[in-house]
Amino acid sequence: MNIKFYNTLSRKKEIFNPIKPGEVSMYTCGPTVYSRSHIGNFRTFLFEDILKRVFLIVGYKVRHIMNITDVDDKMIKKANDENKTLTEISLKYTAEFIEDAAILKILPADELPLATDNIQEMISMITALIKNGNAYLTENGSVFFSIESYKDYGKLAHLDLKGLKQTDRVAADEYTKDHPQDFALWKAWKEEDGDVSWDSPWGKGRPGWHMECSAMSTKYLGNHFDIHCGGVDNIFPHHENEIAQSCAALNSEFVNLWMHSEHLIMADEKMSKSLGNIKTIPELLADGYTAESLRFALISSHYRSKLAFSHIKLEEAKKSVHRINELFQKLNKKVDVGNSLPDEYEEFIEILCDDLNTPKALGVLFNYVRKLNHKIDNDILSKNEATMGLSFLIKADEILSLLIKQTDIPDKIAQLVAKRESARKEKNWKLSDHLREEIKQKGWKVEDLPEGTKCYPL
RNA sequence: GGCGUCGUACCCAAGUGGUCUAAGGGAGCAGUUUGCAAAACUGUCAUUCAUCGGUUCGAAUCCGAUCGACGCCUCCA
Repeated sequence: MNIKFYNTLSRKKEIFNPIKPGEVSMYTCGPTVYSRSHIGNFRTFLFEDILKRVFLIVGYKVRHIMNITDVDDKMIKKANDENKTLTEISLKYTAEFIEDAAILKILPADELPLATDNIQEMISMITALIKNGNAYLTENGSVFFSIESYKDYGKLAHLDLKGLKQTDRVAADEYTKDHPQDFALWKAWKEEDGDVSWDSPWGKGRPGWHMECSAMSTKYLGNHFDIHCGGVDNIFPHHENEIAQSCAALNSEFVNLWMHSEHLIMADEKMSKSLGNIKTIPELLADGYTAESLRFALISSHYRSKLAFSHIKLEEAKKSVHRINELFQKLNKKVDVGNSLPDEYEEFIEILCDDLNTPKALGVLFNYVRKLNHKIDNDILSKNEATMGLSFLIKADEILSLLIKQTDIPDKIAQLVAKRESARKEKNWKLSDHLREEIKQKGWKVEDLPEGTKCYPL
């Protein structure tokens, strides 16, 4: 089966051809650990998770590296503001990131290298760039990349140097550079950097932002690897600069496939009332949404489209997730998992292999859900069909991860449910309704189904 | 100024030349079921794809114009 992805480099869908047959090397831009990652950051991380899971399910071996940016302007500012060390800030938010990613059932990367553990690698690369004539040292001890020395500069972002507008931000840059768009490889130490500095051939300082990804991606994956992902905002300048640096320093091909996910935007006023429009995973869990609902909401639109995030969207996601889980439980009671899968499974995978079309794949899944529900209700579902259905849901879940583990019902609740059952047998509706209300107060919901009473968390 | 994206039902969202009188989800409505509720199931819900032209035997899909929303052009996933 052909796997196709949209490549930012060519602005086209391309058939994926791994450098090494059967293996995928992917590097995904990780968080800058100066604050808790928000749901928008996680849209990108989840897109990457789905991508990785698709590779795994079709049989590729995946080597996945995600960096942790633990030194940059924002990190230093945060440390200064809170009167803490860079390491303290970094440890706290890295731990939170790992925790939140685990809640969202995002598969961990094989390595999570820290920028500050790879300073030497970055210095070597900068040295090579100076030697190759692609970088220059300024009087204050900073090193810049000369974009005029690299003819392909702008090929990812499709920027033409002649058409560039000198924005205020560029104009306001305090460094002295040959060309306004030249970017920092090494930043000379400044007073506000405090004790954040490393020794280098050019004196005390710290690496420019883009260096870490060039150094770490090639360190772990080799000079030439398959995929590099991130949010669209990384296309320029971050990834553009990475290409220039890496190709010029290593004199090698760099990345074959660049994939970028669009932004999530906050669509709902109520949601944006707090701190500058952001929501973190713990905040959303506190609002009563499950990891599965969050996953669903984030994959219910295509990764290259903007996603308007709102409470309505989450409520819809919650119901959709419930629908899938309903069928899963019904089938789970009837049969065990088998080896054969329905035709819909093939279709489901093919759609995902066409540039990760998660919304369309969910459509296939729901059509199948309706089909089986119909058969169940009319009592015409064969055992074989039930087995295949269960297998499909479980297999699809290796990518989607929307199935919810059955939670154990606490004894107290179970007692109330049993009490209500006996009341119902005696047709004591008043008591039974009262007990249902009491159970609801405790956060559980009871439903009287034809096959018996069911109880689950609200 | 340059580069680029998008506009599909009440909401979300696939589809990018014929299988589209447009998938799927949510909401609504009607029904089956039910002590009630809930859940589940069934039916219904865009002859139309921002607007106007053009190309074509054929367009939501290609081209042009217009209107509207938006992104990037140095540190933001």
